[in-house]
Amino acid sequence: MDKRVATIQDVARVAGVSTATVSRTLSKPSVVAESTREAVLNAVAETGYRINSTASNLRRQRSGSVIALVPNLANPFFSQIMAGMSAVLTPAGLGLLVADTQTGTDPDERLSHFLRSGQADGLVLFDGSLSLAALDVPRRPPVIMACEWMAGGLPSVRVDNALGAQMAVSHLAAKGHRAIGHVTGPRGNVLTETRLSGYLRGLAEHGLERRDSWIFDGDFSMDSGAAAGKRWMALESRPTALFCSSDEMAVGFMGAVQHAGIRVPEDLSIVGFDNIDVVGHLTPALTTIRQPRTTIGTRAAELLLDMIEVGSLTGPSEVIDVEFIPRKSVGPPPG
Amino acid sequence: MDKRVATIQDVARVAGVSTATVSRTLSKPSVVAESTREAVLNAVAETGYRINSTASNLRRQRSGSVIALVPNLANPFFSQIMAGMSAVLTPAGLGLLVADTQTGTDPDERLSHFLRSGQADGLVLFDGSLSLAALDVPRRPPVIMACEWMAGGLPSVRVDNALGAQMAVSHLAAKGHRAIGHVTGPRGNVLTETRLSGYLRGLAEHGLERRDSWIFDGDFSMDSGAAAGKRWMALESRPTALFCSSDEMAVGFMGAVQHAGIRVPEDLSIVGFDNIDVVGHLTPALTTIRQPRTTIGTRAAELLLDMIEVGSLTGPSEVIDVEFIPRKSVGPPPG
DNA sequence: CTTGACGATGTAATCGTTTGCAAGGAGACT
DNA sequence: AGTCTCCTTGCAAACGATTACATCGTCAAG
Repeated sequence: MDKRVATIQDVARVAGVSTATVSRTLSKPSVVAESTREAVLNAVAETGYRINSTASNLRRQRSGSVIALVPNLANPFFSQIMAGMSAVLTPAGLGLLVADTQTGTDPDERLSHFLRSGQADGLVLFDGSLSLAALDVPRRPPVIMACEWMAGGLPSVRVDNALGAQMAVSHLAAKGHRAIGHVTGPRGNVLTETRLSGYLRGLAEHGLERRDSWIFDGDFSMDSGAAAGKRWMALESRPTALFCSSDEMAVGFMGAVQHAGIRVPEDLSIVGFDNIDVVGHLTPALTTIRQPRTTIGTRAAELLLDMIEVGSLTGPSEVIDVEFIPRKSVGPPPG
Repeated sequence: MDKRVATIQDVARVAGVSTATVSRTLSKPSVVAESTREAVLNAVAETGYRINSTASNLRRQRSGSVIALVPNLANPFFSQIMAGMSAVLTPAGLGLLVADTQTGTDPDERLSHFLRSGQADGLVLFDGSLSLAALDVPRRPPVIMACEWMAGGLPSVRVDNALGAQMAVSHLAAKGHRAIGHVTGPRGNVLTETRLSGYLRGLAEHGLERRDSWIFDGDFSMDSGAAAGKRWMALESRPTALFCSSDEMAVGFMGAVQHAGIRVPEDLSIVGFDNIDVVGHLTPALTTIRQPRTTIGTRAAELLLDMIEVGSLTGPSEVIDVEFIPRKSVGPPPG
């Protein structure tokens, strides 16, 4: 029977009012008289009317969605953050668009593209390696960073990464380790650098030796952790404990050394960072620094909503507490 | 200097042509004369004009995005599929909206909502537990299912789950196992049921005993796998091998029994399903059935694009091959 | 020279809402 | 009774693009 989908005109006709009244009934019910309101709502029910968000967005000069721009969509680390964001955005009537900076050629260009495209009322940026210049587009929507951050005053939601790293080192030191190594993320990454500096600060704090051969380059991936594990085994003088800059690398590292017969934590202690879901089920369960991902998502979304609401390009940042999660992958040094 | 963002009108004025010509230059360049085309493109560059997709979408009666509707956004299983979808949708000029069926009250209602909302030109549905009735909305966009599926002719992209399960059992049988258990997903779920039936078929094929106490209820999560592991340990007569309906449960199961001192694969062999990233780095690395997630994402997106293009609510389905991945979690039965 | 076809461009309606402005009506107050 | 407020509602102009249709040359064929 319904050839076309009902428009606000149809509702107006059925209810015997103007489209303006229908629109007001739906957006600001308080301003219309009770009786008309009722008539309109009946007409809405009768026609099965659903508001056309595209038209609404055009008129209101907004887009109705927020973009989450991550370095790599395939990275499962972000899924829980997305869930947190969605939990905030959905009730606010905003959709969640996802995109990554790896697709296409130039990541900066991709960010600029989304900012000019008008496809989003706000953007949550998870990639701190982009340039500030990419943000310099006329009439851009508000942007907030999450997890990573950049110099330049963009608001952000993150944890105190250096502190987390320091906590990891302190725990290892407290267990008696004097030779503590580190597996880094990709050089230049802000998480890599702050966790590295936290690690170094931890060493200094406990008067421990810093040896460059005990610092292994990684890229946050499991494979890079496994590669670091192999390099660790090739060392003549090995650290007895390792702080890995991500759980993924810790998993890879631990897998690689275990496959070679090394026992964790008897022969080697390992601490990770992030507390991704799987690490509690490993053997041994991994001691790590928890980063509350859901909270990061919800807070980033909330702060962004505030900025959108007041139409401001700046806003407050937030630092969320990390939490030390002791499990079974740390023991006293061997011998 | 730029107070407002440039519109097509501004470009038309600068280029000295009508808006129609500007529009045509941008969408169907072949129909405009070379000289005008050039003038228009210059004007575009000069004004910094970006097409307003909301206006364009309104006029063209489309939305410019596709929704991925998953049971739970926090589930990292989907991230790689999303990446596959995004890789196809982005070049096609479509955005990827994500949402889950858990938020809010009624999952069916949520699906209907998105279908009527006009927010998407198409929808990829990952939740097979919804009712067909929820799809019965006037003028709905095309829908394709991925991973899961439902009776009722909705096109889908999936793997042969029963076959995968059967491969797992066959491999265990070939290693000499006669007592093979199973950890299921949530009852009623189509993946649960087909993998279960594949498991049973595998048992029958090799003349193996089927014992109800060897079938453990799970829900695909790691915790449920761990719980199943505990129940396995409490058994007096234990199966010597387990096929878990998901890698996550296999991880949980293996962790639980290992923490209790059981050795894998010496005391117990385990096979999972999915081949999630982490399982190759476990100790022992997990033998599993691979489900090509990126391919599932790209194919689902491609088939959906086809449906959108021709405006059809139906289309072909596709079954993607599973792959057996032998690793180290399977050995001969003990004794 | 006339006619027809074709290629390139402009005119203007249209997509479905929202909202500033104005107007009508009902009380309230003087 | 007159005037001043509110409270409701309608009118009509946006929002910024796309596209059916009309128009205007130009050129080739008859």
